[in-house]
Amino acid sequence: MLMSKPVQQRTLRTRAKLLDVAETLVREAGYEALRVEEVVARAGVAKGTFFAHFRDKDALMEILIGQELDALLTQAGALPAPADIAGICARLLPVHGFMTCERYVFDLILRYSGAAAVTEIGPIAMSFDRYATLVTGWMPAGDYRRDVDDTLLAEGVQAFAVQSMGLQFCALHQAQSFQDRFETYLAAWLTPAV
Amino acid sequence: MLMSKPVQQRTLRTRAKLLDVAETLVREAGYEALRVEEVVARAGVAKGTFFAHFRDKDALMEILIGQELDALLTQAGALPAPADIAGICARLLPVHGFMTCERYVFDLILRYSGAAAVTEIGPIAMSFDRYATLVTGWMPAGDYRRDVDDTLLAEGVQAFAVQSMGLQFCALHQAQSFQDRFETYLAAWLTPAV
DNA sequence: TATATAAAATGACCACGGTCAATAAAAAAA
DNA sequence: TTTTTTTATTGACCGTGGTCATTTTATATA
Repeated sequence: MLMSKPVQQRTLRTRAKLLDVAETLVREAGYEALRVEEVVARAGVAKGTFFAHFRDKDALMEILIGQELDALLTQAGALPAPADIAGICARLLPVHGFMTCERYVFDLILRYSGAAAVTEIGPIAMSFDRYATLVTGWMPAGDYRRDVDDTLLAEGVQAFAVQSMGLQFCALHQAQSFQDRFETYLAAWLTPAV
Repeated sequence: MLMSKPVQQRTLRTRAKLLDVAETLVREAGYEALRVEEVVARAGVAKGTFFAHFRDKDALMEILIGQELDALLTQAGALPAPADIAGICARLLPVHGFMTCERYVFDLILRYSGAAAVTEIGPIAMSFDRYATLVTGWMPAGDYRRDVDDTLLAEGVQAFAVQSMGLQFCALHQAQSFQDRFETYLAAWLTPAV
């Protein structure tokens, strides 16, 4: 059984303040430019306090990015399932757009998309799971292959999304746009014509 | 036209020494543990010298990892094309094994797998290209789908390899081994049975 | 209310990647 | 050879993430 140790009001206020400042700074200059020193300066606390609230800088980043992803996934899941591949691409566009808004963000998402340990599944790993679940739920709504199960199909969609996003940052492959590439992959993956 | 500016012997010696020391240190304690300060200390040069030879620490890392990948890809390409999916998995095993030998290595490879700019295609991006080309060449040798072209198939193989490797680091998905997962993906990708 | 105990905050300090004006060494020109 | 110019090296210094013994504040106890 877990004992919920008492949490002081002070703790909640400090943490909220830190998150609030961090969000503001990100809005002002993006994720990559965020500096822990500036967060604590604006929040009016000592640097050590920051690390008493967050394991490291990435942990804060994970929270900020995770909640953004979460909001976008909620939006994507709010409407009825898209009926075809173009619909899937369109529906996921905001999610992918955010994931690639900054090189830094994309790298961080990739790095934390897998949970490091069962006991500490971070916000980004959670979002990745939600992504897969969401897409799995869309599979029955379209005219796609039925020879493999929907979970596997969804994992494939995710893999191709990552591939497409990665190539978007690659100067060698910028002839094709992200949407085109993603749609081509999905057509081959979801509707093979053998 | 390019002018090949004269290079002093000294330069080559210093650079070789730095690379040599770095390789030794990696062999001793792995990639993640490598410290620039230790490289320069053992090489007997100043820290600034290091950065006169390599843009940053990652650039050195790219060289070290890139040449390893290159060697492994050469090996994988030396034999005749594998005839089936199990053969492909087996043949790529050493490559994937190296890519996942350290979390740090995997992350770095992902980060540099796309060339940042056309003019500076790093060793890792080169290796990724070689990987795709190699696999493309294997496609005609097996009984796989023919409805999409081999380049696309190879890109898919790569995407699924990355997906499988990523999940290997994820505590949530460690029930299935990398090889099993990869083979499942490839079966669904290369031999759809609609 | 005074005292003991636990939780939170502090800031000096460290590790380590990276910079740059100054210097030394090599190559080219006189 | 001596002088000039180019190239390579140096190491003090900086930015920034992260640590930890100490101090402050809040809560429980007498």
